[in-house]
Amino acid sequence: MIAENDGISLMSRCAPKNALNDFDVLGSPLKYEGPLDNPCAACEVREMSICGVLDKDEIEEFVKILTRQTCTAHDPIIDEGEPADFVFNVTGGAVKLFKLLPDGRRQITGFLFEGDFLGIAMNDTYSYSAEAVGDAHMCRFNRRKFEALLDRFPKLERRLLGMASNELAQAQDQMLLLGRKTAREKLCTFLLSLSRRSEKRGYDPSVISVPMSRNDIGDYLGLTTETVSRTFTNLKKDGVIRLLEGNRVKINDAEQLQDLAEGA
Amino acid sequence: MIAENDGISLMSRCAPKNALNDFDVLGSPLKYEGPLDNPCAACEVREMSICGVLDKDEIEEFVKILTRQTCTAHDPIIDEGEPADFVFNVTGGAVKLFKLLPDGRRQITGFLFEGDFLGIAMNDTYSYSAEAVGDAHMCRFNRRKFEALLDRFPKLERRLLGMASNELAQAQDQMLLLGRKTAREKLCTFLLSLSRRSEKRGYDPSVISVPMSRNDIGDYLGLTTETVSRTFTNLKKDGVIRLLEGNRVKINDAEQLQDLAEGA
DNA sequence: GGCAAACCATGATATAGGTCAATCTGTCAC
DNA sequence: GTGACAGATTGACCTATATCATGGTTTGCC
Repeated sequence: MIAENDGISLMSRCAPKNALNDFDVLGSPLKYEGPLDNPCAACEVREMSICGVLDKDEIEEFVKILTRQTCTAHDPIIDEGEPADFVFNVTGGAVKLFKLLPDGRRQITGFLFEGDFLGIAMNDTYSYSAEAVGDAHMCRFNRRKFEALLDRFPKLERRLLGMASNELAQAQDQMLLLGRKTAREKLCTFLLSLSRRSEKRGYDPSVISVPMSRNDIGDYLGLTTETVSRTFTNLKKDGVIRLLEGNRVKINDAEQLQDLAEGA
Repeated sequence: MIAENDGISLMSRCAPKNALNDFDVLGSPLKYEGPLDNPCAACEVREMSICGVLDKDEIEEFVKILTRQTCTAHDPIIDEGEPADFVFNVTGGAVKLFKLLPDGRRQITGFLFEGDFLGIAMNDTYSYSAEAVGDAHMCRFNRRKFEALLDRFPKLERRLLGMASNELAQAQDQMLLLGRKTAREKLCTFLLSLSRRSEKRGYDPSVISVPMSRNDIGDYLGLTTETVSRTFTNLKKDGVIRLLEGNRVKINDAEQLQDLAEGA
């Protein structure tokens, strides 16, 4: 009744062996006794997530229809064209969304991080694919049940509309980038957006983690791996950034980066 | 009480002299006597618009907060960065949405036609600008009052979410186009989307109207005017399309166009 | 600790599409 | 009908980025 399995098609894709153990407490040793024991209560990204608008009682309803899962790098999460039976909330790690052309050309349309919701643009079938970048944790919802909750909790729907609105604005920024910016401007814009995201979550905006590969960055910015690599090198040479251990990047001058990002 | 003017900043921009006369009947000679006399009753795009979900009584509420306006080519409708005080519903003609870089480079993020809603991605300020392509007619709403109606009519909000979802999917398609398609694929995709739109509205999908300039098309597809022009010529040479009078294009083989659009 | 498989960097070269420039066409005002 | 102006087309040339090729570096696995 508490943890329900609403289908297995995704489990088989996305490594069930990696299912978060801390969720098992809901089903076995510990009985579910109230909001304080539910996984959402301890969830660090709840406030910035779609579920942030819900109060304790509502979260209890929410947790009933949720399954937690973990994916490792390259695990497919959803496949373009498949029936859109699930929606997700990313609770940790990073996820990439992408579309493919018949000949294999790929466009990454977005990266999702903790707190991001996957499934706003839901038709009958998924209109894009999603894969974990590194390890990624997420809450999965049966879409039908999720939509039923939307009906019951209008503020959830309002929140979703707000998120959709934000994503649309972001998408328009990305169109400007893809259509009109140079390679250098593209990369600076990308780094800047990672930096701002870091800042919003309370981290140092001048040292950012860049968990995705050069190839992924290229497919996100409409560039090749080689151009991304060369452009990183150039920015480094020009003293704009410094490459640190562990896929981290030090931004030396955020204002300069901002100017470079807009060709100003 | 019926036609209220909720601000003039836009009127001054968007040629008040062009205000639709058929709206004046509401304010003077004919008294407003019920839904059948309101402009929405005769509106041909209502069914496909956001207002299509409303019943007669609800439409009456809707019409109370609406102002009709007409813009001619290049009339600015909204300006990026300005307070987002209004939302719009396009009832005729075409509107382009765009973003600018400091040096003037422009990316058109979308074209709106009859039935399309402008203002889903609304923050405190507009995140893009909008201009009429040719003559365009629209219903304008004070945003605050519009949002109040959203609260009263949940189905309106649901509809808006659905529209946002569609737009997001479209935006992702456009990112694939901008980031990964060739000039020829871009133009074919564009023509195809115009064709499908025509078909949806009950017109012949094989003869489409292309009201926007080569320059606008270029700024939409991430190309220059010259490349758009050359690519049109090539498609013509290859017998894919034929250019007709009055900015119309004949599509000779829709299936071929579809293949060309995806590089298949 | 060493091997394999990704991933990353960099050099040489190619090319799609941009830039610059000239001409053509259509439209509207008068 | 004519002049003027905006938009479209076409050509010649250029350049930013792609492509191809090689070697280096990291990561993970036994």
